[in-house]
Amino acid sequence: MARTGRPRGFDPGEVLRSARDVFWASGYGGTSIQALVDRVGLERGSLYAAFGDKRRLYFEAVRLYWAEYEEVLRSALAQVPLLPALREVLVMPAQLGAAASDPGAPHGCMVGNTAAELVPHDAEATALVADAFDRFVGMTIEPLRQAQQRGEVSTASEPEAQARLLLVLAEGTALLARAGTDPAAAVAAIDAALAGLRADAGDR
Amino acid sequence: MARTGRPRGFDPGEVLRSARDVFWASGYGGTSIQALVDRVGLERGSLYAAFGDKRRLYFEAVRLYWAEYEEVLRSALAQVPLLPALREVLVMPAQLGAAASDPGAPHGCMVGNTAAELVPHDAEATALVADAFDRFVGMTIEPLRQAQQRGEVSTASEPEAQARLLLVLAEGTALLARAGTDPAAAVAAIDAALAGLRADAGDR
DNA sequence: GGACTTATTGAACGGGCGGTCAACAAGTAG
DNA sequence: CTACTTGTTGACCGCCCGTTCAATAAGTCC
Repeated sequence: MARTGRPRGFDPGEVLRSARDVFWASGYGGTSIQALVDRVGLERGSLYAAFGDKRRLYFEAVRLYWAEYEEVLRSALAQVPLLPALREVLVMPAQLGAAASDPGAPHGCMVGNTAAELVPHDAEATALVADAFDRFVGMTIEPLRQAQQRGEVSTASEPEAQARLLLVLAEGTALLARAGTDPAAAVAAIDAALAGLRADAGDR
Repeated sequence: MARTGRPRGFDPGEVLRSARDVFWASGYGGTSIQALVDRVGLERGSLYAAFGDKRRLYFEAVRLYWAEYEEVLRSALAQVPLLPALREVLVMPAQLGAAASDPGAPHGCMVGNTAAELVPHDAEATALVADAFDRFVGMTIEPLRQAQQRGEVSTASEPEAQARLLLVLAEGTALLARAGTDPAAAVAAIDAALAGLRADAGDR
């Protein structure tokens, strides 16, 4: 049975994606409700009716961001060889910043930005960030172990340490991309890191 | 000749350090003037008379932060062997977060936090961050080159790429420390990265 | 001492912020 | 049609923010 009442005049998913882009570019504190209203196509009242207050909308936007990021990461982790696929994922934020030349373009990793801006004084943000980072590491350990076994990745370190290293690289690269680092330089840094992860004659 | 007029009742350097700590813990947007007044020991008027407005005080605080960080980095870069000294620098933010258990404790790298919060929509912040990061890389290249020549560091990558990698590691680790990552896990990730930088039999 | 200069104080201000709500619109139910 | 439910609108509200300033304090200069 169809719901009674006046139907929605907008697609909530589309609005959430727009809100994510605004928050992504300007952060939580740097984004006013008015800025959201201007870019999202909804009046304030509708925004509040549909998504609750600013905090809830922000966290929802971050969750959407991270869900999409996990999707990209997951498909990379399924590939063989592993390191070239991971290279693509790590390099992504640098290229994203270069491609979008307008000043309001999204930059960096929303979860990392949230950590810098809202952690530790916001408990909900802290939990969200910790959960996201834990999931990154959890997803990455097993593929790394398998890559070690097949001789692609160095066995000089434990897979878990290497997984955490990949997270450090991902967040560090994203932050530098937001800061405007030259994409080519970022790629060179990533390649230097991956060269260190590769298995070679000195390994065993 | 001594200056005329009523003398200052406080030490500007000490006040600036206090302000840096507050901003470091809570960020720019998360810190209100009232919070500064409460923690710094100056009334609003004096704060404004001595340091200008909030933005100026913030940037001054970040510059102080970075100057001290550069000092630590510089002394590490002068040591032989290089990698153990760099390990100390990279690991520092993780231990800093663990040592200070109170919720208002400073976490992460102030420059990185500034990048996440104020870049790209604040031009002055953008310039400050870019300059700091460039200085990091500039300082680090030459010591890395020498460490390559003496056989300590792998020659698989250019010193500049390795320098940028170190910056990525420093900023990534600092961000994860702010997010509450277990210090031991952070250290393990750093060690995995440094293992990849070390020169070994497979190198030549 | 009086004139002058600089520092300190905290009340006051204007503005922009996040959030609300009463009136109205657009559907369904019977 | 009338009754009901849900969505939309934008004016409006109160608060807290960063900032200012007139009054006062505490020194130096001559």
